[in-house]
Amino acid sequence: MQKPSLPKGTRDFGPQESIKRNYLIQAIRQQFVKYGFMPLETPAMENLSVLMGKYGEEGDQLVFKILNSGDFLKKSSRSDFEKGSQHLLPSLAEKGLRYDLTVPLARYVVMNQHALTFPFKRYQIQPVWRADRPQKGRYREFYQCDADIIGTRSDWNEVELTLLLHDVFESLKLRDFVLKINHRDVLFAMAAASGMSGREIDFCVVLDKLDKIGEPAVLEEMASKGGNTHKLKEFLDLLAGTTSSVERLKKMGEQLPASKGIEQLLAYFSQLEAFSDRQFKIELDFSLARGLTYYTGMIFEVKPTSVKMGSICGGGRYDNLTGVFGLPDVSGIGISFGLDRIYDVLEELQLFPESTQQTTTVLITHFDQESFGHGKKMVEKLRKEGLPCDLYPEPGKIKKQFNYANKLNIPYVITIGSEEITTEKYPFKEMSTGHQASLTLDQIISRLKGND
RNA sequence: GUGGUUGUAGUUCAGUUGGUUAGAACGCCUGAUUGUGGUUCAGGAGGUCGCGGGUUCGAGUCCCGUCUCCCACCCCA
Repeated sequence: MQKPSLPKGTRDFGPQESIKRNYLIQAIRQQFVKYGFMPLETPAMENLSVLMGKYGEEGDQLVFKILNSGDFLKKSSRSDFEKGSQHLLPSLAEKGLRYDLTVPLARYVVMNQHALTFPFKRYQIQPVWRADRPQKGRYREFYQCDADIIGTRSDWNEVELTLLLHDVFESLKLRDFVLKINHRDVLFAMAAASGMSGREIDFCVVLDKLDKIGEPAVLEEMASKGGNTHKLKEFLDLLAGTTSSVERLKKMGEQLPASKGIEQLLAYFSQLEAFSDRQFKIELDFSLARGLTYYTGMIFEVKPTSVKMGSICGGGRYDNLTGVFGLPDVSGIGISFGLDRIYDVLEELQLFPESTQQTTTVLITHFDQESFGHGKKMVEKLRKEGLPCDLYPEPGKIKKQFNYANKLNIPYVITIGSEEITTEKYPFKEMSTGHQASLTLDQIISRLKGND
């Protein structure tokens, strides 16, 4: 007899967890719909030709590959083996599990470019898979909740997504977070001014480590890569400044007069002023890099402040999403919420509402075949009223039936016996208080519907 | 991919320099109470000590391997 097990980094979601996850998904979807996004679903698997080469060398290794069906060795030759896994892979696997929702979106847009109406606003809430090593807040199967606006360069979109993310977290009562903003163009201009033109990725990677390894280590590492540390020091001073985002932006603008990014960020902050009723923390962070290679404009990331957790939401503008698939000059902007991390944060801060604790509101208990039969009619009537209810499925010890209601957190119990069948008045017990009243079915319905 | 850590009942954990039949709490089942749960009391079931190998008269305990869990790095949601 073998013990069953789960693949590394995957989880089951029991009833209580599923209810909470559904609450989360529903809350996010509601905001997506409110902001005019339409749903899209794509297959769990994509062709590897679509997936590979889009996430950098490291990302490619994190894509789960699906072994070809049938005799999967048939297509590979001895020389493929000898040349190593890079050469062998295409003959062994042609499909992979999707790594994110952005690349499948790009594929979808290209394949349906003539049928779509632009700007195309789509949302997508589906699982993605990464062959990463699991740790806190990192799973091998997790849900992303993406909203993207494709086919417009309007700078209103940046503002719109900012308002959207505020509304999402507000609806979840999650207020301990900070939205970090930066711009790819500013990063590139900083790299150029620091003498690292053409090696912007290196520059970003090192700069991004700032809060982990500290300023001296960053300067040292930058110097070892041939950067101008004197210039960089000036940037870092600006970065660490305590003045407002807009003031720091203006100062950075003096350093980088040619940067369009500074202008765009200033315009962004200026537009946001009209929505100052939404109170939340927005912070300019010149060190924010975000690894994904396709962002070209503004980038942002949301981090919880009172829980130790990586980013729970991220996104940015990309000018050439579909370029790799042969459709140039499609600009868009996207945002991605990490459902599983948000779940962990809400759980830790105990922000899930009470109402997610229960679904069935009333249980009907009974003693014998006759009262069981009566219960069948009652449960049907309650269900026709749309009330989530249940009939204990077999006659038996009433104690056991009450215990069942207790275990499942069912708040009300109705009991049927021979006397109740004739009087048509039933003991209606509120489990939390122990209070019990004798009521007709209509009175019970009206009470359960809250009309009483 | 690199490093550290963990694994004993359904769950959380004890288990002495290696030594009889591996324990507790909670949970579960039954009864006290054959028309009322959450309290109490009594009783009961439940373990290939992650898996494989080794050392030993003897291994939950020591050694090796392997898997897994959690954590950090890398990277990211």
